[in-house]
Amino acid sequence: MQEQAIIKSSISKQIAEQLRNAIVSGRFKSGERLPTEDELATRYGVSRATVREALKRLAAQNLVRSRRGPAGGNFVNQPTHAELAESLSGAATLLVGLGALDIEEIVEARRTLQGGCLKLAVANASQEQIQDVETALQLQKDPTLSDEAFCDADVAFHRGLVDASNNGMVRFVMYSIIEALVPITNMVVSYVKDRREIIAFHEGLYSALEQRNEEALESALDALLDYLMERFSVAQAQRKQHAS
Amino acid sequence: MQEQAIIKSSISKQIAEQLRNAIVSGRFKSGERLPTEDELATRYGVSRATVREALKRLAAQNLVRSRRGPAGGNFVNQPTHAELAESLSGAATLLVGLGALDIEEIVEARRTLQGGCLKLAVANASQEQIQDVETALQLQKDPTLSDEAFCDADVAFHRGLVDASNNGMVRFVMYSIIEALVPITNMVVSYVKDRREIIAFHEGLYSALEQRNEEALESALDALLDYLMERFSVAQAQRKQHAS
DNA sequence: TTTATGCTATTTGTCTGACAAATAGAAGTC
DNA sequence: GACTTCTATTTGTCAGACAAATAGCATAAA
Repeated sequence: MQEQAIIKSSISKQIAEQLRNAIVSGRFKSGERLPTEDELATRYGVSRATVREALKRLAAQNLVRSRRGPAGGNFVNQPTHAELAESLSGAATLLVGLGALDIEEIVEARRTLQGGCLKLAVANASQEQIQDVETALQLQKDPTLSDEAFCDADVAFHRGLVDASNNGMVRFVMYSIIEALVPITNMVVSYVKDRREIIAFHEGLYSALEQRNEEALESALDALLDYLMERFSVAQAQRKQHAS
Repeated sequence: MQEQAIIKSSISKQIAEQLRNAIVSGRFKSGERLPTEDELATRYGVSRATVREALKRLAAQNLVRSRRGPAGGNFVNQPTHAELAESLSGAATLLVGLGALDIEEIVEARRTLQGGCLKLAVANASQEQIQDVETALQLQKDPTLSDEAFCDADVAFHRGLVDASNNGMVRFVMYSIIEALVPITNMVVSYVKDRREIIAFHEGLYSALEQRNEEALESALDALLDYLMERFSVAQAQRKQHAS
């Protein structure tokens, strides 16, 4: 008995779906203004509150942004790489936070996938991208950086490395791994000595990239991961001892 | 609860942030019920509509789900792997739809990252997981499948392959690539002959996995990608000719 | 006793109408 | 011309209401 597939999801969710499809399929172009909330409401035959809930769902995915005023409205938002990275990191930190992924797994993933990524980077990196990696490295050397700023610089450095692969999809997925690793760096970075060591590793990575030496790159990154893992387990042991 | 400096973003967004933090940091445990919307409203000193907009933002990220009725409410949702993969692949398909990623790039990404993934799979796959891959393959052989069902089976097969890596993070990342590749399969699958060829490739992949032969696995997947790419460009050329 | 039925309270889903806040553009003023 | 003021438009928020789902309980029927 195949009754006309009764739809069980809320109206606002369905509207969000429809709008999303319209955006993804290009019926609303990037940057374009959607109809006003009032008009969407009458068009779909629902109240403005319902339309707004749908729009907020899309806003949470960085698909639309809204402005008030006469020239305002809800606009299709071409997500920038930064925003995408943000939503990715949201998902990644969520996974780590909920304990669905453990650190060992993430490090293993990084080890597993870096090989191909670095190969691409060595093959495709432009001079400019190599330059970007270096500036990120220089920024990280500033000893006045706060821990948080140091971690940000760390992320920027690693992003630069995967940017050099010149492949948007690779970049997209590697970003999420980098973000997932941030908690480790956070834990390790507290001591000045650790900073120096990390920077030393990064210098190794940079020069290997500059010389387009793939093997050196891989082994340098492996070494960095070994180091992080070791420091991390030490820090974790200390924390456990403290807790008990 | 600490008073924040004057923030320029909407109240509903701020509330969404606060709730999100509360969830991620574990103040609300997974599966737990949040306070009712009315109570959240009075607690934050806002109207229920505002609270609801915040909750819908979280719902869009699969962080909460809601049920009606006495035992209902808004619950913290431990996102399943499937849901997470969905949100990731949602972002990926979005990127494809907006033209930020092209097919060549995605195929290259798959080629680039598969190596490490398959290495893990060969090393870690359990007998059960190998079995899962086979059942997925058998399912795909059913000639009565609709095109859509065939594509679903295709996705299931490839997911099984990366599941065998036994690494949640790798899985998470590779799922998004698999999803991003669906448009290709869709385009290629229309002909029965293509189905047979695809299944032949898959049989190669399966037997290579079963024998834990990494090289064979890689070359089989490479061949499949070559085949898909070729068929895809043919289909695209035809489509272009049709359009003109 | 067991099963079926209906009632009730609770909670989310949606609607309505209103006002506040931001702001682009026009109109007025110096 | 530069500045201020007004106005219209649009999103942001509010308050109160009703609809819809549903778990639990009480009641009736087998």
